[in-house]
Amino acid sequence: MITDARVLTAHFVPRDVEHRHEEIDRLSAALDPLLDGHPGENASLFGPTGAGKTCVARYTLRQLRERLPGLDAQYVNCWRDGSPFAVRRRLLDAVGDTTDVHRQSTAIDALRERFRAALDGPFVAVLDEVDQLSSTDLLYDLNATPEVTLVLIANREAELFADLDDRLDSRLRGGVTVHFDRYGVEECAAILRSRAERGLDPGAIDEEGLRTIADRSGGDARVAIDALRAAARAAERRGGDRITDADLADAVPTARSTIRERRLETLGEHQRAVYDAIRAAGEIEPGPLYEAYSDRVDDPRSRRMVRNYCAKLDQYGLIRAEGETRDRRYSVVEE
DNA sequence: CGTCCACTGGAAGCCGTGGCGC
DNA sequence: GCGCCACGGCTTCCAGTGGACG
Repeated sequence: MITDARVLTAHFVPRDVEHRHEEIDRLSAALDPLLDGHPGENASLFGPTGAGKTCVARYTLRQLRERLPGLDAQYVNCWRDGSPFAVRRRLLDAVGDTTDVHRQSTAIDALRERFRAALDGPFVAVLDEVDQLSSTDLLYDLNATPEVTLVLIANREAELFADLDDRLDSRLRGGVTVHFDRYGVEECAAILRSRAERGLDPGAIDEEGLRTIADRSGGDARVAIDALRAAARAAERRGGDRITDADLADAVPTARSTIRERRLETLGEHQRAVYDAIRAAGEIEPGPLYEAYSDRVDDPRSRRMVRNYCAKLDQYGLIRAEGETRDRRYSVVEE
């Protein structure tokens, strides 16, 4: 039934991006000056997960490079490569030789200098999940490099700009800002339809099935695409040649829990103990949480570290932190 | 009202690790 | 083999915030 599993992953960038033409146009307009050899305008893309930000950025960049094959550009996911060193190395990758850049023995300034020296024209740096960057110095530096056009992607605008000082702030705000909303059911169904056409046998899923998944995914295209794949797998396991209501029943929960499981697996022992302690309690305040966590591990980390863990779990969407100071409470996010 | 207290999150500094050049 | 360098993970310290309480 599945003819091309690659298409059924959220990270696949399709030939045509559904329902994001306006966003693509606005980002393209920012980058258009590059076609004449000038730097583009900086751009920022904001919106919830699964709203198509990364897809639009990658798609637009691909289009641009088809028209301008010599353009130097790099996409960096700051969640995976979050240190300034890692980002700089990835950027240098695009324009220079990094075979002699070994893990940690090359001074970070040297990377910057080599990057600058290797630039011989406009450069587009797409920084995805840029709010995960451990230091904003890098943004100032790239911003001050005339050849570099920045495309920044983040969930929430306020949180990204909160850390930036006025100079960078105003230059980024002065650039193009594109807001992404969650997809509606129709839009999400259209995305699934085109994925199904390319990744599944014809007739493997009907219109109603697509809408069911779209509706249950709450406008998150990533969940929806994962759910389509899960439903197709369920049908395959059954030996069926088309997706039925029974295959759809658990598709979205399965997709969500797969996404969550994947994230849980990346946690270390102590982070996991904090998560388990919160899960066991249902809802818990910071004091009791630290006690509960301490009981679960042999060599507990400091309270400060537990706060860092909680911040990370919150960013992962695994727990929710409510309340500000005295009335802070943590709870797990259920599927 | 002022004081105390619990908690947050930024900053600074420590340390073990690992690859490199000498 | 040794010192260097940057890293990530960690602790300690601290200013700020806001509810509780005398």
